[in-house]
Amino acid sequence: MSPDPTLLDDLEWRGLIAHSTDLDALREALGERSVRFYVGFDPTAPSLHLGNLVQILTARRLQDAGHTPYALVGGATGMIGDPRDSGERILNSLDTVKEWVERVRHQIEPFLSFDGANAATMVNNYDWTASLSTIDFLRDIGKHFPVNRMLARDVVKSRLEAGISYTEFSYVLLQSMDFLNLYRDHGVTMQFGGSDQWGNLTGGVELIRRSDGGKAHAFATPLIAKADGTKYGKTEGGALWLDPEMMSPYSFFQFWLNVEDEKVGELLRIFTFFGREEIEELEAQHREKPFLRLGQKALAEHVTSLVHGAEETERIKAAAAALFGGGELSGLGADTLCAALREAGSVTVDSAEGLPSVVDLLVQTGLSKSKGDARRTIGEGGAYLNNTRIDDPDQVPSAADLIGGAWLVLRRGKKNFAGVEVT
RNA sequence: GGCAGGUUGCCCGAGCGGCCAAUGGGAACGGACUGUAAAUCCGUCGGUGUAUACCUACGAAGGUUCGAAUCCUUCACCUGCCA
Repeated sequence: MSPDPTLLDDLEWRGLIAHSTDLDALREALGERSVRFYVGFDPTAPSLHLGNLVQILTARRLQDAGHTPYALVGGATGMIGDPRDSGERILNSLDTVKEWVERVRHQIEPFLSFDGANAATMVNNYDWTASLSTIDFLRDIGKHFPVNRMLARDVVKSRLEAGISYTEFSYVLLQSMDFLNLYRDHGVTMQFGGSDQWGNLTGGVELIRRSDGGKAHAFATPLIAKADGTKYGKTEGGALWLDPEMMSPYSFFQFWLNVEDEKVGELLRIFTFFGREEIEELEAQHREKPFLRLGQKALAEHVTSLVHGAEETERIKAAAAALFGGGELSGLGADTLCAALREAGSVTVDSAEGLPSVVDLLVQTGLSKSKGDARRTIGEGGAYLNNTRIDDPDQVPSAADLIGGAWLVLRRGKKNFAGVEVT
C-alpha cells in the first residue's frame, strides 16, 4: 500500500508538528513508503485525557494515510514516572499500574484499525523491560547516554534545585529503549508524542543511531493551552477525561462548545477530521458572525462523536437545545425534558416525606458541594428553580413546581443544570 | 549513618504559643455586561438551619500548656551538606 503523499503537508497545516527531526527526511520517509511508527501512553491515571487525544487522533491520521501504528502502553514506564517540573511523582503500585494499563488500552483501541495491510498493534513496554537485567541495561543502553547531555535537558535542569531522583532521571533511557526495541523487532522507524516528550523522542532516535547506526524519525505535537497560555483541564472541577465515568459526555460536549473564539480554528485543525476547505469555510463563517458560534458547535459535535459516539452526541445536543432554549420549561414535553435532564445529570428523590428544601436539592444534585455553598450561591443570586431565581434559601418546592408532575430543573449560574425526578 | 532545613487549605506561599479557619497570589465559583465567547468590574471561596458557638484542618502519632499550625518526642517522606 502506498502512502498518501500529502500527509505531512496536512499535519503541518494543522499545526500538529511543533518540533521534528530533519523535516525533509521525514517528508521523504512518509511520502515514499508505509512507515511503521509508534506513540506511547503512560498509565498515570485511570483514564486518558484531552492531551492524549491529540496523539490518538494523530495516530489515526497516520494510519489513514497508509502508515502502520504501534500503540504502546507504558506498563514499565508507568512504574517509573516521567520527570515533570512540578516535582517528584508518587510511585504507583504494580497492581494499580496494571489496572490502568488495561483501561488505557481499551480507550485507545476504538480509534485505530486492527485490520488490513497496515493494521495497528498494541504493545506494552513491560514485556521487554521487566525481565531486563541491570547489567545488560547499563552496558547496552546506559553506555549510549552521556550524563552531561541528560543534565542539559530542560526538565532535568529545572529540577536540579528542588531535586530529582535517579528513578525519574533514568526515565529517558527506558523510553529510548522502547524505540530501539520496536525498531529492531518490528521495524518501527518513527515516533511522535506531545511536545513535553521531545527530549524522550530524540533520546530514542539518538540511541538507534548510536547503538545500531540506524536512522529514525520523530516529531512532537503542540501542547494544547487556552488562549491566555494557561492549561486547559481544570474546567468545572476536573481534568478533561475521555472516560464517561470520570467526565460525563454532556460536560465533555459543553467544554468544546464553550471554547474561546481565538481557539476555534486551531482546535478544529487538531481535533477534527474535517478537510482543509471545510475548516477554512467554518473559520470564515466564524470570523464573520462569531456570535453564532458555528465553529464551536461543529467542534463539539465532531469531537464528542469521535469519543462518545454519534448517538450519544445527538442526545446531548437535544438536551442542550432544551435546557438552553430560553423558552418556558413547562412548554417542553415531559419526555424531552426528562431525556435532557438525564443527559445533564439528575437525581431521584422520594416525595413520601415531603420535598427537600432547595438547599438540600442543590447539594444532592452536586451543583453545590455543601449546604453552606448552596446558601452562598442563593445569596449571590446564582441559583434557579425552573429558570426562576431562588432568593429564599429555606424555600421548599411545592407540587405546583413539578413539571410534568415529576421534574424539577435546578440551575447554578448560567449553564450548570441538574434535574430532580420526584417519585 | 551524621548534621542541617523542610512537609500549611485545589495549587503556590506567609504565619512560628492566645488577636488563626489561618495574610497574599493564582485557579475556581456567582453576579453585571454578552454570544452557553473573550476582556473588564463587583462579590464569594473548610463544614454545620447562622452560631461572642461547635466540628474538622496546618505530613502521622503521642506529649507539654489554661491554650499549639506555632514548643517537645517518635515515625514517614522530601531537600542540602558530610560520611
